[in-house]
Amino acid sequence: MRRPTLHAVAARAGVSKSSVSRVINGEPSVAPEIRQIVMAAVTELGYVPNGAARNLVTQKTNTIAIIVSDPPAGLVSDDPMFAMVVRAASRALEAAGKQVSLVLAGSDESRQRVEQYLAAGHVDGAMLVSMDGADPLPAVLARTGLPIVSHGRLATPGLMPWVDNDNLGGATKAVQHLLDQGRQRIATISGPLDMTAAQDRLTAYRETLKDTGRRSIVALGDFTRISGAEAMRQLLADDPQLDAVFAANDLMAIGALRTVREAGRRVPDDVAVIGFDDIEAALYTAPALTTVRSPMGEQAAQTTRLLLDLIAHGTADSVTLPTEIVVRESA
Amino acid sequence: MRRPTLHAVAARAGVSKSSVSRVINGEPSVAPEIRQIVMAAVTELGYVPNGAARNLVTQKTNTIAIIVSDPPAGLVSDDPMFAMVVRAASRALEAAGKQVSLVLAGSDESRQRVEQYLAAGHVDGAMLVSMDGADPLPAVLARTGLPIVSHGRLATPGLMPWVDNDNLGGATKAVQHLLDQGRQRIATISGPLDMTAAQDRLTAYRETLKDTGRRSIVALGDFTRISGAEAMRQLLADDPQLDAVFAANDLMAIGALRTVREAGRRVPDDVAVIGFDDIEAALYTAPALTTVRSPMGEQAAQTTRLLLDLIAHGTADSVTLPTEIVVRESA
DNA sequence: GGAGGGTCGGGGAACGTTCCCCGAGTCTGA
DNA sequence: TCAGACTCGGGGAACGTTCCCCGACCCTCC
Repeated sequence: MRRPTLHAVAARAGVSKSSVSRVINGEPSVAPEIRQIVMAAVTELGYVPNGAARNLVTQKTNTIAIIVSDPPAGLVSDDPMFAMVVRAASRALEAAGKQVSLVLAGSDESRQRVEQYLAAGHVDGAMLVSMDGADPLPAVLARTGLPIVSHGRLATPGLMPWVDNDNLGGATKAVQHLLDQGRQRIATISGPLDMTAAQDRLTAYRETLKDTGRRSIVALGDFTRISGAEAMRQLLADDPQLDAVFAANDLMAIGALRTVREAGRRVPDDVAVIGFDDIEAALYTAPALTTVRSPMGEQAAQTTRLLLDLIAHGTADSVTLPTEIVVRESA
Repeated sequence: MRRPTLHAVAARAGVSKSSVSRVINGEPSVAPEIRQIVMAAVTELGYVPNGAARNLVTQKTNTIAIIVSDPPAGLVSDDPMFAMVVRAASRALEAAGKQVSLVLAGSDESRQRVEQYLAAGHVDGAMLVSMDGADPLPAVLARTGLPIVSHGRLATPGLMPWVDNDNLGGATKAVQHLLDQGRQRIATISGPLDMTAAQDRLTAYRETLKDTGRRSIVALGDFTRISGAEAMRQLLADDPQLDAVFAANDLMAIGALRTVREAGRRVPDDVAVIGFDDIEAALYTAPALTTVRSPMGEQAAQTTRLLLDLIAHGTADSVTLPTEIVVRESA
């Protein structure tokens, strides 16, 4: 009933356990006939090496942790991103022969569990996803000495390598697109400003407008659809004459879209709306959402590569990926 | 530089390693003062028990695998579900003190890795997500003898316990809703028929219509938005007079919605559209999508509970969760 | 045919924990 | 005060691998 051990295979094949171990690990210095005998015994007994024993003696686990910040308050703000990123990163890791340990960092209590988990040697490295600036977790984890990289630039620089997309460039392109259309009063709906992506997108908006002598019109959102709708209501009340809005992500743009139409304005004729990220749902809206594409799958794959580099060579350089504008109907 | 061991803690505290082990594992039979001394040494040295060594000797890992079928061909059909289910299941597992190992089962080659992975004793149990009927994986994994449950009923009955939502009841409610509106020619867009959810939803559609003497009008989709749009085109061509359509999931309903409007028909006046699942994006469409809510978060939580029961007691009973209709604008 | 070098197999320690068993110490009750 | 019972600590085996080191065998070349 018990799983066969390496010892059992050796006995069955009539060789020593060293030989079996060598065959299992594919070492070249083993006679072909011995290899064959061992393999026969392995399949016959259905032998699979015990992972824990292996991890214990080799001091490595072949496992990578994906650590996702999980807002406690039922916020589903970044669910489209969650799916894309986790899926793409998992694919890349499995292709590299690594196992994936998914860790949700929610409450403070769970944060401590994360630290313990990494310190217990369960993983060879970790990837941080969507950490906000106020989160102490990156700093804590960086201190463990384990190889860690971040998907998205962190508020505190220098803690670890990261892969980010070009938020500044993307937001600049978005605002420039509105300017090119001759829009006069261009507002923005910002994301939560403790996240670097939101900061960068707001900064680029301001800088791009400043060059044209226009003034900034800013409403604050939190990257959720609801907050986008609410911010848009406020913007329309504050400045009824605005003719364009740049939302810092698609979810808020989708919320804004509905508010604009409920206010009786046409999109894009009266008010142009442009988003950021190019999530799947941006295709479903009416009118279809013009947006800036964040290459999230590519970003996740690159983050994975960065981590594997860091583990292999002890060093890795941060990367910024280009973004491009996707013109549809809303702007 | 090396992590401190239990031995080091014992030496530091001036007690035996047995005592340290007992303190670490919270056994009651240890003197308070000893406990205090040990804890002081633990924090002083920053000791964290080595996971591999622990797993090796206890023969358990405290880890659960979430195995998600991952279609190779860039299909993102069930991404909204992926995020909901993985997130909800992870939350429930972490709340129970379990670690989560995320496994993507894509190519045939990766399937073999999954089997090896489970056999290697890396996990105490596993949860299968969104397996289609043609997939041999459930049968293979069931043979490992490990506790496994399925999120969603499997095509092959009896392999393992499952948690599903009431697809028959939900689809019946959807079609009944269309009948109540006085719709005369009600079509359906089915999902891939190797999935039990798609089968059930189609069966319920047929049964419900049969009672009214109406004939079935069926087009085949594959649960993607694109396939829904295409199926709708075909339906309109085949039967220009149809006045309602029940899509087997929201993604296809969203695709159908657009096709209907592009064909110059009004929704819901000319053609009513109803979906299934109530994904987030169903809120964004114009008109907002009427649908049947699948309690996916609840389903994931129940599946987790089922698995933990199975591990603890060696037996667990399958569960069917109720569904409810969500009436919005499209039907 | 024999010696030397190279190749491959065998034995055993080590990884860091848990848990069993035994011994010692303490406290209570007579 | 002493015996008995119970409680708590110490030593060591075991979990299943990997990997090091040594020994033996075979082959080749002189």
